[in-house]
Amino acid sequence: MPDSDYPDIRELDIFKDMQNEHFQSLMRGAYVQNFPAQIELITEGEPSDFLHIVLSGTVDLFSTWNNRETSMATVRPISTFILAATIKDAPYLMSARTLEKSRIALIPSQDVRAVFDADNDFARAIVTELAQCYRSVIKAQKDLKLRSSLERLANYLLRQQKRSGGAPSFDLALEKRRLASVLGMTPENLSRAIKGLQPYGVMVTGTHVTIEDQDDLERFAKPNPLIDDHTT
Amino acid sequence: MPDSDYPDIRELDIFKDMQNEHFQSLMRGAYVQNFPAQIELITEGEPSDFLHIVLSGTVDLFSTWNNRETSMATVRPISTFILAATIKDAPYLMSARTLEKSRIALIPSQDVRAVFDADNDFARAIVTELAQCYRSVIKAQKDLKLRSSLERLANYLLRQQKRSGGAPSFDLALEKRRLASVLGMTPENLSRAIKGLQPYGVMVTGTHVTIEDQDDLERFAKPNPLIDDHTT
DNA sequence: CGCTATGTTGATCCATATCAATAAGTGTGG
DNA sequence: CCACACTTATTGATATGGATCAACATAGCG
Repeated sequence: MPDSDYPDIRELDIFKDMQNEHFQSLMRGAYVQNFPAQIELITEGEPSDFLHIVLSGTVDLFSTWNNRETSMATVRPISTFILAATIKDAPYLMSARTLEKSRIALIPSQDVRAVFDADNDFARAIVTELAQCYRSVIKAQKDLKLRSSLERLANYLLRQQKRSGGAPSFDLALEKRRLASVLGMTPENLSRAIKGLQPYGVMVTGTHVTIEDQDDLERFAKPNPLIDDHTT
Repeated sequence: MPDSDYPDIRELDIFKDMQNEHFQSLMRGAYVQNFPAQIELITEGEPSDFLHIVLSGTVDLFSTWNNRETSMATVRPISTFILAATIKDAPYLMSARTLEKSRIALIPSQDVRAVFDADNDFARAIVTELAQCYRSVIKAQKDLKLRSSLERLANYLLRQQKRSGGAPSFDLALEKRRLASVLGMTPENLSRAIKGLQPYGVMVTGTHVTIEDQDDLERFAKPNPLIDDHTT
């Protein structure tokens, strides 16, 4: 692995407090690879051989059943994915593909488990990380079960707005087709949902979004920290 | 806390490997309470003051938004709930209520966090537990996003059948009203879904279920370990 | 035994999916 | 740099799963 990748990885919450010796031993077995877009990195059901870290680019976590497919989450730099499978030494529950050219670090799962056994700070950091992941999924599930697709879109836009700095104008970080899948709807329905938010002052042209009346949209969306705040 | 509760709690995966001294210190601050049915034990949004353990009875974890409510999960003895909130010292994401007379142990969250910092085996056990919880929610989300309500019901019945021993006849562990909410549908729709499974040999009278043609139902339900196997 | 909550059934409505056609991007090679 | 091909996005028409509303039946429970 190129030295330039070390610092980025070292700064991740799950690595930053661990002993240097242990970090080095993880990095020795790790390697970094550049992938083009649309490459399937892992397939659900396979044994979890590597902990993955997105260094640049974007990765889509998705699942399939009975010829249907749905996007579960999008992973952006710098963060790990499929930590739970690695720790439990269990099969992946989701597949992963690159959405664009991406740089991915791969750490052998058995190394992660070995260091997990040896380094208490690392074990603790993983607890925090997993608790965070767990709570994120719970929030996503509340979003799905308690809201209509229009409400999910409205709240997604508000979250995205906040993530991108809070200005009235911002860009969608996802292809609409994939956003639809993340939100649990069809692309056609997303198109219509976008129109459905026009009365609340939402303007979308291509990938660009403008929220013309923040209050109006928020009155409709009713964002709630226990669903929409992805920092706690 | 009565001594008789100790062994049950001690045997839980997250407690069984920890140092006795630490376990004792958790138990010293803990107390056990008997609650009648339909008592709200915790409310989402509140700070997580206690780690809860169901010793007997049944607890429903549910969430609300905008005057809607949905059941997220059902907790049965002997297991803990809201572990993630306790560890992160973050507000509860779900509310909890007893569904029947229940016996609940309460361990102050700050004690759990203190012991978590002091006992490495405990910290490791919590990792495993959280990874398990995380994977369960991911499975639930796949179930929700990839399946119709009829398919969810069919697979739920197969899971419940397995959990209760695998015989063709078994009992629903939940009120239908609540089952409907867990499955993400209305009670009316559940009634009709049950009828919709009659062609596949499913007979339901009251709380009693008989699967007359296992293969036929499985052909329809297409159960999948990456969604329906809640042991890995 | 009657009250109240739960479950069922029917009628209807609505949200969302599906199917089909067109438009608009986007990338590629000449 | 443009033309072509291919994917993605939009729009319309229609179908359908599931929700809602209302009436009734049933089952627990005090």
